[in-house]
Order: sequence, then C-alpha cells, then structure tokens
Amino acid sequence: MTKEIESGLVINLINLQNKIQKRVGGALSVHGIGLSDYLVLNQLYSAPSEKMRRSDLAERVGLSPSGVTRLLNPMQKIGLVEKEANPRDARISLVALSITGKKVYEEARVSFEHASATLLDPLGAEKRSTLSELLKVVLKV
Amino acid sequence: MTKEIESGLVINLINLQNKIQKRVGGALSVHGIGLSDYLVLNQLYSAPSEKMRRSDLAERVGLSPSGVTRLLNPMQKIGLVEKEANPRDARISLVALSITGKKVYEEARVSFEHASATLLDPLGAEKRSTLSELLKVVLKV
DNA sequence: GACATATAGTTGAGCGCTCAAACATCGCGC
DNA sequence: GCGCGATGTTTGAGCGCTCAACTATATGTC
Repeated sequence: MTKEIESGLVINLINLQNKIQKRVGGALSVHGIGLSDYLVLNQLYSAPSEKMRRSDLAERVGLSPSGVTRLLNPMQKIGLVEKEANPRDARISLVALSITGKKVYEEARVSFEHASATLLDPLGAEKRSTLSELLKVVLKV
Repeated sequence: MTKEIESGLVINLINLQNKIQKRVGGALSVHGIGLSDYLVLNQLYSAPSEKMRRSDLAERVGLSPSGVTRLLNPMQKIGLVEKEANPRDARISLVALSITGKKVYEEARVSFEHASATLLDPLGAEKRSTLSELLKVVLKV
C-alpha cells in the first residue's frame, strides 16, 4: 500500500519534469540555447578558472560523454565555449567558458531564475525550502 | 537571493529526473518496455473500460499527439494495445489495452513500484508523504 | 446541400541524446 | 624501450521525441 504512494510520487516527478522542460526550456530559447546548454554553462561558470574536462562535465550535467561532445560542437561554433588542450595529458580536452559564453550565461540566468521562481511560486518560501531539503536527501544516495 | 534557492532547486529536480530515468527505465527494460510505454499502459489500465482517445492519452502522459502515434505503433505490433474506431466519429481512433498488455503492465508495475520504493527509501515514510503533497501543489497550477 | 472552419490523427524532417566501437594517449611491468 | 591494460574523447547507428504540414472527418452557416 505504501508502494502506491511511491510510484504515484515518481509519476508526479516525471510530470513535473515535463513542466520544467517546457517552461524553463521555453524561457531559455530566447537566448538561443537549450536546457542542456544552460546546465553546461552553469557548470563552467562555477568551475575554478571556468574550465573543465569533458568527462567531468558529462557527469555533472547527467549526460554521456558522447552527448557532451555533440552538445559542445555547436556551442563552440557560435563561440560560447573554447577548446583547450592539456599540455600534461594529450588525451584530455578541456572546455573553457568564453567571454561571450559568460555574457550569454549571465543573461540566460535571469530568465532561468525567473522561470524557476514562477514555477515554484505556488509553494510559499517555507515549503520551497523543505522541498529543497527533501531533494538533497534523495540525491545524496 | 531567494532566486538562488529556486534555480538550484529546479536544477536538483532535473538531476533527480536523470536518476529516475536511469533507475526506473532500467528496471522496466526487463519487461521490454520503456518509461513512456509504462505511462501509457498505466493510463489505459486506470481508464474506464480500459480505452482512451489518442489525444487524451497524449495529454495525460505529457507527449505530443505525434509522439503518441509513434509510441503506439510498435506497442500495437507486439500486441500490447489495440486500435478501435469510434462509430460515432470516424476521426477518433481509440486505443484499448489488450489482454497481454494488461498482463505486461501488471508485471511491469511490480518492477516500477520496487524501483520507486528503493529510490525514495532514504526519505522516511513521513517525508515521502510531505514530498508527495508538495508535488501536488506545484503540479496543480 | 455546398463551403468554411474546427478537430483528430499521421507523416516528413530533424534534434538531442544513447550505446557500442574506434581511436588516441598514458603509465606500468618487465 | 616495448607491449598492454587503463583512461579520455569521438564517431556511426539508431531511438524517442517535437514541430509543422498534411489528410480525413465532422459541424455549423447560409
């Protein structure tokens, strides 16, 4: 009987994901980027010296390494990120946030935050922070 | 400043979705179906007389109508669902759960519930139900 | 009854991602 | 220093989905 709650809960999480995808993805599209692009920019922005290994990036944003390769190709072409080699290890290719990439991220972040805020508005401030705590617990494992 | 909590929260929701996708999707693959197939079967199972219009199904599972068409084609081929015409309105094509579809769903549900339960295990029973309530609030709007 | 408009579903093109295989480089044991 | 398994990235094939355009049927208007 508790199982019914849990699977219903997971189904609701999936429904919520659809909603997030549409609303937040839509908000980002005016900046010419998708949700995954945003997550990449977000990671790079908060990385030391704004650069990262591709496979670390993959893990952080929840994509496969090949997904990252394919995602970064167009981002590189439009100048959001730059490719750098690691002199110590030629296998590694680093991804660095470019100046325009940083700018685009900072603009996009406004949209992202706004969309997130309106999405979660129905909860009050208090419920938002309990939700935040609950998520951290589930993700930790 | 509250915006930081909210966008972090949304990012965590996206991360959680990745986790759900992998765990639950993996659990279902044993039954030869994907997450979307499961959601379709789930809707049909709990529909009156176990049949539905395609566009209603689309909305319920959060897909586009064309997504439903493409999803149902293989499901129909392997006999999980059946196509029925509506005698009153020839535009409408109803989707009905077949006997084997029902059986597969009931088996898959065990896996789905188990995966959901272990995923949410770190929260206790109490936190699970508060999470459930919070989700309902966000989805209601 | 013929025509415009609305509604239900399918189809073509294409995007975003995954998996498995290939490729390149590194570092260790001998 | 050479061979070999381990590590990091890219590539080919393909899946799952979306959007826009299309087909087919229904309904209201005159």
